[in-house]
Amino acid sequence: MDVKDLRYFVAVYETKGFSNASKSLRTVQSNVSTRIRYLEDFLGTPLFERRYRVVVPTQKGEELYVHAKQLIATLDHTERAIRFPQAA
Amino acid sequence: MDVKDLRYFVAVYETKGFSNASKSLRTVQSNVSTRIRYLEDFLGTPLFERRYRVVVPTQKGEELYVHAKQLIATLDHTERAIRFPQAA
DNA sequence: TTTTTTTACGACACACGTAACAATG
DNA sequence: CATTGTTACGTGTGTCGTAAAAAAA
Repeated sequence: MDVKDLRYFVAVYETKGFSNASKSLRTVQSNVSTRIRYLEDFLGTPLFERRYRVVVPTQKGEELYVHAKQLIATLDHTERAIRFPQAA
Repeated sequence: MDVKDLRYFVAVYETKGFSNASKSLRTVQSNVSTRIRYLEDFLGTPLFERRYRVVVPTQKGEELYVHAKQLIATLDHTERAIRFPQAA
């Protein structure tokens, strides 16, 4: 499981749509669609229900979101801590 | 920062060598070398001192190890939790 | 028809293994 | 010389954006 895919996933979750997510991710819809589909295949479960004008997380989607959000935050924090050692 | 690179890093740290790490990572030395070098460039600091027959982590290397280890564990755990939902 | 997601595809970049080189003792 | 890390390089794989199709109301 790739962290980049988790970033895609989180963006879709938070913006409630593939189209919206693609903007914040600075890529195009089609790539978001492809990666989310890949992630769903990999995890063996759907993560979102595609409805008209809105995307709704499944149970597994909700579960993944909590972990993904935390994981990304930790990764980014670690990265910054090493790259920009502030203070002692 | 890519998680795969962190896995490479952890393997080098734990096996105390690029050659040893490459075996457990099922790849070749050269790739480990390249990725660690990339990681060092990206983070803007050396992570290991290359000595004869052994590799020693720098201060930053030690710091990164703690976080990397934790992060990988969390990622793997999350992945398993979604893929193989055991019990209720 | 409008809005959104999916599929197909071509071009470019990256990852991997092979092989040759460098360095250390 | 033996061992370990580095650099160079070709091939395959993946990623990205474009474009066309499908679905939903």
